Amino acid sequence: MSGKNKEVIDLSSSLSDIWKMLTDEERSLLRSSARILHFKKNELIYLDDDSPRYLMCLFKGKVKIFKSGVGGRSQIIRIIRPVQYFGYRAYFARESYVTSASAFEACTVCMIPMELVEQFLRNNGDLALFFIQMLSVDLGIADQRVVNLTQKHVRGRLAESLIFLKESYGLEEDGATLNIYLAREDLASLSNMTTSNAIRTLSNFVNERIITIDGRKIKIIDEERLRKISRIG
Amino acid sequence: MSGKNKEVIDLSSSLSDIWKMLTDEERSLLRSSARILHFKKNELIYLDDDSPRYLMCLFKGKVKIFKSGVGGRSQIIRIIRPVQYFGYRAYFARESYVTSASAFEACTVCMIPMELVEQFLRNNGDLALFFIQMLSVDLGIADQRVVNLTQKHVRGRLAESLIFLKESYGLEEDGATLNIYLAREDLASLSNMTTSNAIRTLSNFVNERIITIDGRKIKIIDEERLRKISRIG
DNA sequence: TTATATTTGTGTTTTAGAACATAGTTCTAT
DNA sequence: ATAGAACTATGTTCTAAAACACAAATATAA
Repeated sequence: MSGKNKEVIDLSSSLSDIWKMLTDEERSLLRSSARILHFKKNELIYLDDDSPRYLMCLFKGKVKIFKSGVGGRSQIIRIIRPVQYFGYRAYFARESYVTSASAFEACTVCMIPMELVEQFLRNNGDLALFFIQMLSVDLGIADQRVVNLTQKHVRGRLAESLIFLKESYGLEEDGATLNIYLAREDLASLSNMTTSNAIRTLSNFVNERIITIDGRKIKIIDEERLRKISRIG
Repeated sequence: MSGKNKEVIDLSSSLSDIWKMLTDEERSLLRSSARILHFKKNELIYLDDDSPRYLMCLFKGKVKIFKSGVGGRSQIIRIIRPVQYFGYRAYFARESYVTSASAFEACTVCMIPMELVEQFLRNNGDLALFFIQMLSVDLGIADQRVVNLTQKHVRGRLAESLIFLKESYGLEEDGATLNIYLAREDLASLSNMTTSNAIRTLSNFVNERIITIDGRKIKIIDEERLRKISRIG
């Protein structure tokens, strides 16, 4: 490649999921069309109402997909970790984006033109099934989320989010600290509550010795308890 | 066919969406594997935790897909009208069902083995894209639903459901009566509220001359007003 | 038909969580 | 280095909607 990027990225390993399903010809086509972009912390990746043009694959960093609802109150719909694909749903649905995406922290994203993806999967059953499976899994999660967010109480929703963050981004070396530092506001918009409620409930959890907090660092002390709170709502 | 069913059903016209994408060979395979089943009012079509075996296509009747949430409180996730496909997500996600389906009223359903569907779409880009599009549209709706159900107030949620029912099942000949008669409980579980609240809010709408009710028959008088209530939450 | 269950309707009470107010703290940019 | 902005924290008030309780009306079955 023309050396425009500082680091050299090996598409074949970074895109391994998809890469191994392609023919040589498709691979070279992909190599010449894919572009690597970098986003700074909090930078927008795409916006509600934009028209979807790229399949995006997150190589590095953390991304949030969010929606602004009634009265501008925004809600995090899902979060993306490396290596996951995003930004393609609207294109397949023949819609504009109904969500926005932004970088939680500095990100490296591979952009692949959707026309190319569509062309590939028309002739490649494995690839088609790969997308069908991703969409099916996400739809199941979305259905579950509707019930969780509407029927669980504040404590249950926050507990669930903490577990979700742990399972998405994992823990630091100490085996307890969440490997992502979110603002209380983001934690709230992930759990469908106001910032005050997130703060308050978080301190309750601290008092009950379920977690400890140090600024944005959250350490999970009693995961079993957290899971129970999440389960019973 | 062996005359097991009372009525003769023409698959080619009933399944037209996917039928026209198939080769002659695929069509005859489909014809010999598809089964038509009838369900009585309120009968279960599939159950949470069952393993998904069939792509289902609703030929006649009305179906609800629901989920039982925290404390057994059930919630309607989506509703199906003729001719729509359902029951396939879990298979593609390699999961058991996380929802249940039952008949609002007497139904005719065509069951197509999922293995056959998967085999077809592996070699048929158009068919694959058809499923990708359905899933993408449904995922967008689910995302929207999360925001609607969590951020709108009772009036907004009920108004939205009424409009949704109108757009899904249409109106009767009078151009005003919803073409589906739901119990207040179902209306509540579609709008994420208690039955009492559904009843109360419905009577409020009547007092405000937005709708009239006669048992389970709901007549929409002032759709514009209903849409406004839904919009502002 | 009568009896029993289910659905509908309404008033009252209780409560979870939003809204608001205010202040301390920590980033971040110039 | 310092000002301003953004974030965090906590107490107080207010309100929408759930929970409860009961009665009336319908449907369903024996």
